[in-house]
Amino acid sequence: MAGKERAGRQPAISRRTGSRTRIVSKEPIHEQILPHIRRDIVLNRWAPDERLPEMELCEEFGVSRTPLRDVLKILEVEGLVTLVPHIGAVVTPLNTPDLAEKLEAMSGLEQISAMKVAELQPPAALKQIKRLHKAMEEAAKNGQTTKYYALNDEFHRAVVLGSGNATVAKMHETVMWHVSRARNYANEREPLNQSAAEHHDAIVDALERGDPEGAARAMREHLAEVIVNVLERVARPAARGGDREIKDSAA
Amino acid sequence: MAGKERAGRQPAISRRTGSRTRIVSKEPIHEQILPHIRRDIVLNRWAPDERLPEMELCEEFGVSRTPLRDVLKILEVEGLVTLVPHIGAVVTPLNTPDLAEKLEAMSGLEQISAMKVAELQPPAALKQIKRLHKAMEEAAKNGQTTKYYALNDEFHRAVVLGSGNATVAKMHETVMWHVSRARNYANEREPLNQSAAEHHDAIVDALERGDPEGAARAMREHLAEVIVNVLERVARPAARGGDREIKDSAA
DNA sequence: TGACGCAAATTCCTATACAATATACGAAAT
DNA sequence: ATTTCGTATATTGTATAGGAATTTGCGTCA
Repeated sequence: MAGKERAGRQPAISRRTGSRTRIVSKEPIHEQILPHIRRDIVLNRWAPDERLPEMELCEEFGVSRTPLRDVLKILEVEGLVTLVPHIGAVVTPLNTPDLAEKLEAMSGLEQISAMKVAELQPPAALKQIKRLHKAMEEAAKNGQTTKYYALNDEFHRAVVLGSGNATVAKMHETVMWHVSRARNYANEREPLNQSAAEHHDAIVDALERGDPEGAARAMREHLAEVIVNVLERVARPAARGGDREIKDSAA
Repeated sequence: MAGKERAGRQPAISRRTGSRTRIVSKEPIHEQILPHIRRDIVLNRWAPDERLPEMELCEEFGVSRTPLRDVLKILEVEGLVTLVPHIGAVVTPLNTPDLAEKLEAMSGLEQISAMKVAELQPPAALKQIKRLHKAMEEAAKNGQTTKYYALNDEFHRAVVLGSGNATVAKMHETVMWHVSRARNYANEREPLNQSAAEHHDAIVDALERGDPEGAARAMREHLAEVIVNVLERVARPAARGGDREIKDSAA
């Protein structure tokens, strides 16, 4: 026992974020640090293509290599990280075709969710969706853009959760991490315009009317517009969001 | 070093399957054994609720705990395995609500894929889909049920891959592992009947016609019928497939 | 029969070691 | 000066040992 360091667990402290997140729960360590590292990637605190050195992360969170490598493995399955043999974990590069693919998947998942909500019309979910819709209108009218964005995310998530399908919800959550990462990278936000408002109206109408195909179509048309905006702002040199730009292809 | 066992890697031999799968590639060990263990679970060689003892699997594949635990972590993200602290890896239990959810997700992913194929009409994919469709008709006419099942799986996979969206394809692949596991558990197979044939016709027609909404609807109606069959055969005591039955709820 | 408690087994994590590979750096050649 | 090459260093992949925490099994006792 000549170890110079004591073996006890240190509190997990993120050097990168500065936040002190003392860990007291008894859940496995990798489950505790996973959300932190994932969040750092989605927020671009680790940039695309950047390497994640094991030892640095071990020190940052005060854990050994074993649970840390667990986290990196999980992040690889989620696609946020790429594990290259003998190089290690690299933040998955951003590129336009992949992003387009993810947006399309997101749209598809929200469409089938909307269809299901319109079909089942679960009262609690409908109520929640209508509440968020109204709050969004209010925020838009008052020019509260930040609040609007948050509500908009909640609105879409509420539709997905409202379908009651945890499998679809999990898929949606995962793909949303990718989309959020790209939008954060380019400082892109949901447009706050007349067209979006009309689309939201149409979606809510179809859900209340119990019109599955109409709900799916309304969601599809809404997201088609969103996708165009995201790809415009993320793939091309941003007008005001700095000079960030992602590669056009990975092939 | 007083280790009584030699440290060199043994060839990976599956005791459970009896198949000798010598591993020579230089890709990481966990990538090599992952497909084997996953396959064993999908084929119910490890039954639902059964524990996967680490040491036993280590010996089976001739690897140490480190890469084996990597595999179990990945399988947990995929949902085929549940990792319980201090108990370890357990094959995820089967239950009707979860299965219904997965079938619904599968249907949704195939719908949006069909929509995309009808929209883009990629020549290679269309050709492949038509080829498989014809081969299925042929197999059905000749009563080649096993061949029919294989072709049917390929048909659905071809539609998903034809959409050209790798993200959706990956989601579909993952959810299909779950569906296959349940069907294998209950010896359930795609019905080979008139209704399914008509649905397949309608799907191919819509794809060739370039009718996205029609393709989605045809796929939806087809899968609605499949889902009813699967749930009937899997959730209830099987008529001829033995006396297997899965729990009705996990809650 | 049922409840309790101890012992054994298993897992989670730490720590360490070594092999395989990548990266960095400097020397040699052009 | 630039490029090429080879060596030294750093990092990762895997193996392994051991302690802490927890579950599981078994035996005892009421």
